[in-house]
Amino acid sequence: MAVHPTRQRKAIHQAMMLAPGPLSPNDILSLATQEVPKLGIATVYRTINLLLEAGDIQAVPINANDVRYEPCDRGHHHHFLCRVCNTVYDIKGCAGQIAKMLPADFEMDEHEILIHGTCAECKAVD
Amino acid sequence: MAVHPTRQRKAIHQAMMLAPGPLSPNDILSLATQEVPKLGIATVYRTINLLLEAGDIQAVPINANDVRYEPCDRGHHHHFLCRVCNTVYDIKGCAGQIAKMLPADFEMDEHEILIHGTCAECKAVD
DNA sequence: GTCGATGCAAAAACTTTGCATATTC
DNA sequence: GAATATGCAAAGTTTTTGCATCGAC
Repeated sequence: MAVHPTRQRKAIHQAMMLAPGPLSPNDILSLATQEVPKLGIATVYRTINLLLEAGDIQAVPINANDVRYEPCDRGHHHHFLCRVCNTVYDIKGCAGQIAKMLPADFEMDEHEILIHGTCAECKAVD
Repeated sequence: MAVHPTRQRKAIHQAMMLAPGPLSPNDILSLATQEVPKLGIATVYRTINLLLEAGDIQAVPINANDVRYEPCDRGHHHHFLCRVCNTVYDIKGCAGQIAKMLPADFEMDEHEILIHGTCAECKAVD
């Protein structure tokens, strides 16, 4: 990571690296607190903003009042929100033909796909 | 609309119907205030929540701290966020192959695509 | 010892709620 | 006149900021 690695920042970065998909600030706090018990939410937000500016992580908007963050180094992928357990998973692969959807003279830089449904684990349970 | 149509609610509903894409609560307030000058933000939020519960509108998460809302009756479509003017446009059509991206045993209900780029108007200006 | 990072608490921003007044039928 | 909706202001939340202290070199 580009920012000075302290114990706190390592724990925050670690939490995001190990997760199967993007995490909310609170998820990050919960996970990183296991490593650094006195960690405060302000440090989580400050670190998120540093990592965003450094281009190391990106925001993934999931819902009203639900943004999650993930490392940028995972390659092109998309997301799956399980409506049962509320986990967001990374999904490899990509739909084709995205650029063809655009009206004339619209120029595409990037695209995000969010799939809603039920994950394998939750489907097995019910 | 399913809820009792008052002047305020009509103006709020109208603003969303006429827009080229989803609007933020503040967008809605600005537009509807032209019709009902003393409209308060609380009424906007209350109306948004009523319409959400009634299933007449849906939330479109765009960014960290940026949710917008749109009528549900527009048929299947996706969204385009212009990085210059920050407008979100509806995009007709849909990429194929979305379900094929899923890992085994994941079940898809719906999907959303958000394209980032520059809209025709902003591209013409620069 | 200097410099930057942290925690706590206060502030700002965003959203919801309470309540007295206003509006609709 | 009863019932519901509104505006304003207060209360909740979420995120950011200020500041004194702590920690790393």
